[in-house]
Amino acid sequence: MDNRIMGMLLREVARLHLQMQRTSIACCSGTTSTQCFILTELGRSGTLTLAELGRRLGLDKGWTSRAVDSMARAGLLLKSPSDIDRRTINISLSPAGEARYAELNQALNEHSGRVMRWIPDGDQQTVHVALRLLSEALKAEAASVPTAEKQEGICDDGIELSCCEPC
Amino acid sequence: MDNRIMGMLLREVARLHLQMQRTSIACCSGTTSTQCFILTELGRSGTLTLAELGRRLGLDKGWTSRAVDSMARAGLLLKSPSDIDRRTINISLSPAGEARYAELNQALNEHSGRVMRWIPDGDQQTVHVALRLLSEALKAEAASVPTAEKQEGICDDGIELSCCEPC
DNA sequence: CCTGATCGTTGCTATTGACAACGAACTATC
DNA sequence: GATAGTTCGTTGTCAATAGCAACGATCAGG
Repeated sequence: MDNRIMGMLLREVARLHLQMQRTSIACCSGTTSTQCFILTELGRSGTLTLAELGRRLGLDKGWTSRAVDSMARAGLLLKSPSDIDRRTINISLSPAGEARYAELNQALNEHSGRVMRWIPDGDQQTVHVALRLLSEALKAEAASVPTAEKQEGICDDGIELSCCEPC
Repeated sequence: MDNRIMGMLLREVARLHLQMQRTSIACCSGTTSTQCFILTELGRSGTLTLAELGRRLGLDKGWTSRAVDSMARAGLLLKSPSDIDRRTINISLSPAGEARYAELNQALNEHSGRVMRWIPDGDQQTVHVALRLLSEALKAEAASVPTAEKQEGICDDGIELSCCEPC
């Protein structure tokens, strides 16, 4: 399969989706896109520690701390210190956060429903399978490049990163 | 097909891809992700006017103006006033911009190539078809909601937007 | 007890992006 | 061809997004 076409398609889909999602969630409730990510991650995974949340979203811990803090002040999240490790804080959805999460999920699902309406019924199964494959592939690839910093172009599996001739 | 699963998958794929793309292009050349979008759009479409570029990327014209301006100062883009409409400015890639575009494309293609390696050969065609379908669907959906502002929930085609009960 | 690592917070900075206002230029209508 | 409305690009302002460095508190392992 040709990398160029595949890459362009993947980029285009990601860009278009992000763009529409932004308007889609901006429209409903005052939720910004980062808040959206945090809510959906917590909604899916339940209680998380701050560092873990940041890692899952691929965000800096400082930024995550501030974002969580502002959402906690807005009453959407609960921060409670952990008993077993007093460095960490358990972050979970408050009832208001749960409500916002449900609301958000509905808006996003309606959005993807509208997009899906443009795809013929017979092809929807194809898209479903493909998205699942892509999701797995992206996660696998992300996991295989854990912290490339010190490894000079070779990751765990010996797949070379080919990342940067010194431009 | 179930909207919930589809929506979650689509969101996850978009989020993961964006995240990895950010690191992928940050690594090679000092190109930021907006610059990346501008370069790839111009590389694909050739000369564009500023307003058209902004519309294609879904970005505010003010922000687009500034981004283009900084890239022009960096020598990546050329701005030349149009003859037929003296309000507009034609924006195109400079030779340096072309080079950066090629370089960028290669990095992005290598990235998607690495992702694709996690998908069995037999399924790659499926993914390819699905991405094409999704891309078309997203564009169609985006086009069908041109400027919903004044239309109160009904778009051109009579598809209701269902956007926002007053949360 | 000491060393190193991790966790969450905070200060600082840069990027990204929306919105509004503006003057210049175009278009259509009378 | 004067006028009103529209579009175009620029600029100012503001908020959201995000990374980095430093810090004190806490933990884990010798």
